[in-house]
Amino acid sequence: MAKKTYNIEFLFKGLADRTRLRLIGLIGDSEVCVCFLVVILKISQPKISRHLAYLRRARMVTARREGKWMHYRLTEPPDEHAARIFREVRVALSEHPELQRDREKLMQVCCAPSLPVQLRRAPKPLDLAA
Amino acid sequence: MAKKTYNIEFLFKGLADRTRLRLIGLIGDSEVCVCFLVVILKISQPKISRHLAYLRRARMVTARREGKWMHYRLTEPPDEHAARIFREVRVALSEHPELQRDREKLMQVCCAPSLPVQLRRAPKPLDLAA
DNA sequence: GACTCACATACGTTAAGACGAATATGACTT
DNA sequence: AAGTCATATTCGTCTTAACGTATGTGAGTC
Repeated sequence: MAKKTYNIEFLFKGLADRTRLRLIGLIGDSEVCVCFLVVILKISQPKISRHLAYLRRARMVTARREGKWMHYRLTEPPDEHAARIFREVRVALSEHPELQRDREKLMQVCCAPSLPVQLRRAPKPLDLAA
Repeated sequence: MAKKTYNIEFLFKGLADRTRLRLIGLIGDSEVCVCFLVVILKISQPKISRHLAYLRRARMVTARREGKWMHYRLTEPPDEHAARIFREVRVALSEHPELQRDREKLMQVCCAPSLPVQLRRAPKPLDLAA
């Protein structure tokens, strides 16, 4: 179901930014709330939001609303080739040491008995792989 | 043989430009002289050269000198993941309609009985797949 | 050695991207 | 309905990247 309008150049532009790569790596096979991304990456909320919007436009993530919270998960870009490339990218990022640290931190924070104040009521990340 | 220093972000920055994607697509499985790239893509020589330098730095192409001429071919980036991604990119580009036209044009020009003036003495592209 | 030729690089300008700060939206809470 | 909370968007600024033009380099040719 490859969409004609999807431009592969757009995929790479989306990937050509450190913050967005960290977001993709951190979301991984989960569905993560924005507030967690902000806390884990220690990046300002507007900046996170902007980059998520970029990734949404490039069809690399989808968003789901749950009350006040927004959850993001990775998705397959509409173009077949883009999807294949994106799968390889996900593998690469999942094995990237620096991004693994982000991911470990997410695990630690969300599994810890006491959450940081900002995340008290936030819905925890959902592991889609499990 | 993955080099520690190779940054995957650099790969994507390299791919996030239309001209560079066209160059990669046009070179494909051949070894192509700069002068052909200039003529086929109808892009100024300095611009082509700059982008080739970029691709060289990102370890996506290598250059070989033959007298006055420089030949470029695609190469595997040093990082294992980058190499896997790059292979997928090559497949994607080889099936991209717009880039296929570039490639067809290269075939036509270099196989034609009379070459354009600028390419009279130039060494013809070498098909590495054959 | 002077002159082409093919290509690379340097320089100044312009266009695109990313940013912080401020503000808007939209959903719940009281 | 006013307030609060989570997230999105807007705005002006700053940084980065792409460009055309001019020039440099290094290998032939005369």
